[in-house]
Amino acid sequence: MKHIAIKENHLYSKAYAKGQKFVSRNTVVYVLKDFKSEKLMKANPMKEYINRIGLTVSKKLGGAVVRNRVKRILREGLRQAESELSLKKGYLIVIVARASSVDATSSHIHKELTKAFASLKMIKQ
RNA sequence: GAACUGAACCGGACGGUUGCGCGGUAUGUCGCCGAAAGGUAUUACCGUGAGGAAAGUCCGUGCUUCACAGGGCAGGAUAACUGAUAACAUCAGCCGAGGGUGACCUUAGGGAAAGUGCAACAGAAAAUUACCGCCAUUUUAUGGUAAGGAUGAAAACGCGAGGUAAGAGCUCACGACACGCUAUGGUAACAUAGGGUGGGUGUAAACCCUAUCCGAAGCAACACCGUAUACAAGAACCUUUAUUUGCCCGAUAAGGCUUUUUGCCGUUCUUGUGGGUGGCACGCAAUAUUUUGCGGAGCGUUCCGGUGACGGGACGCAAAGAUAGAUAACCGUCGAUUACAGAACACGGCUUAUAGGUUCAGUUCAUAC
RNA sequence: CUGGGUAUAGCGCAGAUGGUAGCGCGCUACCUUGGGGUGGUAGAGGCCGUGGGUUCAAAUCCCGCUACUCAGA
Repeated sequence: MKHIAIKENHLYSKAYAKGQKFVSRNTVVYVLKDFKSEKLMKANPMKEYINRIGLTVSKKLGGAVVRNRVKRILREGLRQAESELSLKKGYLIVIVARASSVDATSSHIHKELTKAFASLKMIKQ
């Protein structure tokens, strides 16, 4: 499942302000309903709803190498979580890395994201 | 064996499963666009996929756009000499200076008799110096004097002899320094030797002078496609058209701040912005879209020339090109406890960061032969 | 990506062409008051971000780093 990245800065600020939040040791997850998902569905040739993903890794965590590594680990954890769970579609998901995630592995992220999606009621019944 | 010096290189390796970017080939019935041709999503396979510094952005180039008769001023950069190079503030060799027992290392290293400025405190005096002292005259002032004194980072070359009223490179011998001359060596900077001349210090990373060089801005450059139903700013009109809540100040009017908003949305005008592709990973030209030719400061191996930087020839390879930004996760074995660190148009240097390891050349000391 | 600026006492800032570093607020002690505030007197506190260089001498001049910050497209 491919992701479409969130590019617009105002969408991030909307997610922080309005979205539902779940804080864990390495990450903070924000989820918000995507009102533009219908347009995106029409644009998408497969005609499916899609979750848009945004990863936030601030400069405080380290240089470019450290930040790239954190992003890869987040992406891998998200991939594992998505392949196991069946998530609801049509949402904006913003994942913010916290300072301790520099030392984390993808299995940690995978567990945390599973918890986070469960408590945010993102799993299809 | 110990302690060092210099140079070069590596910067985890191999295997398995899953996953990502780009390129190519095939698929593309079912899905999407289209009248069709076709395109595309998808899927499969193959190839390929970060560094020695990719970093800092300190220099120099290519490339792009703009400007441009010629000359000068201003401004900036560089600074022994010879060479290398596309060019440089880089590099090599060499000279001078400084450091080290030595291998070797460091060096912004032109000019202070072109001019100006500055040299705190101390000291008589910080550049044409006379306070004490010494000497002469006359007498309590003038002149001569750098041998001696104290200060300071720095006080007019050192020492001996002659000389003198007292003294002084004033004169002489020896030595140190500076600048010409001659000879020898070297392309040259310069070195050595001989002989001559000279005597106001430091500072030019103070202004400055001399010589040489320099048009400006940058890939968010720039080129092409697209060009209004969008957005931003400003102005005018209108006044509830969208919404309409709170706080502060105020006599009122006007106003200010904040909140809500995947927000905003009365009309007109003006100005600006935006999307995509190329640039960009080999390019250009010719052509029967496949081949040929040319080019590239490209990489590797090797040969030749050169002390060396480097140059020339042959063969082979040319394969990151993303665009919120691709290299990851897990397991096994070895090794080790893994450092500094991520391309964003490209290249040559410099500077800075860097765990651990390998190789080569050499020095000193000790011992043995 | 490009081009600037700043770093000095706990805080906010001076220090123009090199010569031993100051101001305001704050802090400490004392005086004044019945007590506090105000006022007065005295005092402490600095390797001038960091590493080199030039110079007799560097916060100042030159070069390299670090951190913060501003502007442009």
